[in-house]
Amino acid sequence: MALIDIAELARRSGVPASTLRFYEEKGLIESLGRRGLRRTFDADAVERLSLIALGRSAGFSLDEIADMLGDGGAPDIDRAILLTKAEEIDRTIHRLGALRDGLRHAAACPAPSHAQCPTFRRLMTIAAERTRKAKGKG
Amino acid sequence: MALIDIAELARRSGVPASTLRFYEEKGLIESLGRRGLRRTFDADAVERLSLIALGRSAGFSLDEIADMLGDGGAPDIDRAILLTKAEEIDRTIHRLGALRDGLRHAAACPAPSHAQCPTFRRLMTIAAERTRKAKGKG
DNA sequence: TTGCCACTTCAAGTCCACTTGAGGTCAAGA
DNA sequence: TCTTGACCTCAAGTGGACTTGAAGTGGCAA
Repeated sequence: MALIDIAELARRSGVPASTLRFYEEKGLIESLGRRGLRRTFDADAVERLSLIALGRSAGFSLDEIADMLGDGGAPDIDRAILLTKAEEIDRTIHRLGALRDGLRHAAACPAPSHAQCPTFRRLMTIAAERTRKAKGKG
Repeated sequence: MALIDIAELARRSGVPASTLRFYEEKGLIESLGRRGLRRTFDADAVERLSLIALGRSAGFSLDEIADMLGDGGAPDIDRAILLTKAEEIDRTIHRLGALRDGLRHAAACPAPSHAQCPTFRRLMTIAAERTRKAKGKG
């Protein structure tokens, strides 16, 4: 198990040290200890950070990502939560698919008004679906 | 050209009136006039709001969307940018698929450590594939 | 032993996208 | 005429995700 310090993790992951500290505070990543003052991390944290970035780019909040990834490496958390997240991701995938197709259509179609195009409108409607819009509590 | 007031637009679009005012201030939508105090909008504004939602879910900022949508109702976006964005979304979809499958696997697999599970590892590796992510300027 | 300096903590600041609150106004109905 | 109520303006507040700043600390080279 390779140990790396925060600077090295920042370098490898591209995530600023300040963000790594912030993520640790939020419980998204975990440092294994200190060497002097400095946090040390498992080199695998790089992978976890990629997952976090992925979740972010999919529109999940840090709290949601924390739920999905679980504490440490063992997701013994309620399997129902995992399945719920999987469902949400599935809907996101669907929405993103429509979005991607909509963008491609907009790029390809020379028509002055996409708003009139049934294909584009249908895709837009799917893409704009308000999936997990509830902010307060689910 | 059907005119509707802000309450009606809010109802049809699902976007709160406060947000509609905010969007108007930002130049994202335009009201055609007033009836008394009340803003009136073209009913087509609903479409435009869908486009705005579309852009938001694609990760564009409101300022970027304002630039893209211009004054008309149809997107006036650099096609190359659209295609690039579509590609990016496509990769995200691919990775999200792996993440979703990974979560489902984690929910189903009784193994004590998913980190050791080849299936899980393979999925997470796909999910964690990094996309070069520049922030700030596009 | 000293000095450097990247790290540390903690609080406050920033940016974005809204939302809320206070006080005001218009059109219509009692 | 007066009241009502949904809208109005403008300013300040909120929440998420970080970032920055000030002051402190420990390992390492000289």
